[in-house]
Amino acid sequence: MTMVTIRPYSQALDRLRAAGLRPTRQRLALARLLFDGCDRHISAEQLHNEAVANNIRVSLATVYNTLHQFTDAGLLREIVVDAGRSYFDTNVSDHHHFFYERSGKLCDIPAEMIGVTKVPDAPAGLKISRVEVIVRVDG
Amino acid sequence: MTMVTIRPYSQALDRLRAAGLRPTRQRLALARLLFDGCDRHISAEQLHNEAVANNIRVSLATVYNTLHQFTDAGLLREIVVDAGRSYFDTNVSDHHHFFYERSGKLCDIPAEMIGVTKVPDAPAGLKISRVEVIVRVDG
DNA sequence: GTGTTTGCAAAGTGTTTGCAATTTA
DNA sequence: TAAATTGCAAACACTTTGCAAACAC
Repeated sequence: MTMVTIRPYSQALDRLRAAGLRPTRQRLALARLLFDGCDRHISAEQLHNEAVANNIRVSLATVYNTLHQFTDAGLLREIVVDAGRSYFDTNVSDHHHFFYERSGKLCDIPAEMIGVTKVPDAPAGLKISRVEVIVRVDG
Repeated sequence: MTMVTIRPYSQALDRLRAAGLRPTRQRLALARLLFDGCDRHISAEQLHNEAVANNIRVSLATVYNTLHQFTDAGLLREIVVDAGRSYFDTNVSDHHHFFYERSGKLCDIPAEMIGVTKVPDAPAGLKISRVEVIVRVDG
């Protein structure tokens, strides 16, 4: 391997490949918005607005589809804190959240900053899929 | 205390009084459904169905209003685990929840069965209003 | 080419609102 | 009777769906 080829979208492309999702124009563009940069908590509507602002032609329906496909593929995690609004978290590693009730904003809390002890076993051989801690802040 | 007077509605009535809510027919009936019996997690629609099944004439709008008034008064706690559906918990004391993702059911976990340590301070003088632990069970 | 993905607009879900009629104190 | 509460139906916000056209491999 002697030459370095310029590969825009590469991170996004790799993620789609790894997830077995066809790298369509829309998925690539959305993946770039989501994953090129720092971790974020974003709603479907926010992402759609951002796409439009970046001259990416994509429908809201496709944004919803894509967010769910990414979530199913483990690229995103869905967070529900508020009735009637879903956020998607680009950070899928083990961590928790502050939720600012007034503004509706979310903020990560690294896993190691909260200790959860003595979680009871799931009843009847069921498996615990996640232990979620939400620290609700009144501001 | 020599005689035991039969006082239907009394628990519900007392709760409404304590909360400063006028004991209307609808509120009394809903309070009885909610508070006479064991603790429960119930949605607006479920409560409305239950009311109708018990020949209580009350509109869905009033059920929503009432649930929110009760929540504001501290008689209920709202729990959001699922996008687009709110549950109301008649147990307002400190505790946590199992959430069965497949069936959508909630189940209490007593506060003392889960230890949460080292919760980081809320930023900038904000107050933590609640630390919520949801143990998501895949069944 | 063939199966997948997209966009649109329509339908769906859960919740809230405006307002006249009713009820409570 | 004055103020609070209710019911209805319409409005709402967010999300999903059906299907024809466009696209990826």
